[in-house]
Amino acid sequence: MVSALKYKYRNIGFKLTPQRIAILDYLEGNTGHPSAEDIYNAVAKKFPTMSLATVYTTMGALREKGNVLELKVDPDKKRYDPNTAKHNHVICISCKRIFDIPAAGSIDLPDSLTGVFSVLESYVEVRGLCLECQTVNAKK
Amino acid sequence: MVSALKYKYRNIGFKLTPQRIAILDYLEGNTGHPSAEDIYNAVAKKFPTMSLATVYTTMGALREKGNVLELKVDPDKKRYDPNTAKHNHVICISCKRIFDIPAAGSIDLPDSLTGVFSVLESYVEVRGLCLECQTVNAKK
DNA sequence: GCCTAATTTATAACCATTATAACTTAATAA
DNA sequence: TTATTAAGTTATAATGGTTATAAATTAGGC
Repeated sequence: MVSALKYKYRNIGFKLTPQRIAILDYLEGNTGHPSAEDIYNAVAKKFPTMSLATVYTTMGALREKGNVLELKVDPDKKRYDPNTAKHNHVICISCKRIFDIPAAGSIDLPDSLTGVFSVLESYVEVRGLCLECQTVNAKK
Repeated sequence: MVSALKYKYRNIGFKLTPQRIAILDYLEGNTGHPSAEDIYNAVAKKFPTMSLATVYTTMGALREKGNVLELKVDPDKKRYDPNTAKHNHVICISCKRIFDIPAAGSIDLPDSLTGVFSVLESYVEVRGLCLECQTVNAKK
């Protein structure tokens, strides 16, 4: 992790520990939408004392600071995305890989909710089968 | 439950037990998006031997037959919707009530996924605060 | 009414996530 | 540099929704 980034995190009140730096390094540019366990497994290789609880608390802190998204598109477990730019996701229900798709247009609330329900976040959820899993299923 | 409905369910291979009829009666016209526990509590009042497991297996069977939707908009638990017409949902993150909204337009996949990723289901997820919960929060 | 596969039930198991509490440490200031 | 302390780490237990198990019961076709 470069020194400039360290200042950034300290300035937002995010204390940098070796464990956190290892997690941040793993997330840097990561487009695989990893789960907590994925992160744990990756970081534990080079940091054997890592605990799963640390992953959860660190990701929770990063989320609060707005540095990571917590995806809900996988019904089985939380998935994290360091790309916080507005975009949506499709998940393959077979291999559970998640792909990025562009952000959709604005959501239309019905008249009965317009100006009444205050929207905090909205996004599109898409489930389907990726090419590889379609092929595998076809062979069966 | 009316007799015509009984034939309908038998014809699709859905064996009608007293427990299932009680669940179906509770779901009939229900717009409250109940959880498994909600269903259990409601049915157990008039059917004390009801088991939570029965609710889950029954709802799973109804879902397979396409007679109920399993909503994922509440990250804490499954919520069920007997209205299978295409529509979306908004959830109040405070009181956890779910409101219906009209179906959104079609989802645009990026070129890299068009014709490759086969979409099985897609919908919009919206989280926010309902009027009542906004008011309560403002008072604090 | 019989038969059988399906359903119900209580209970245990599962698994992702969170809570707990003792120990350790990063970051600040003297 | 060192002391201070609030914050982070860790192992472990607890939580809670959901699923699996296996024995007892039953709906629906014959």
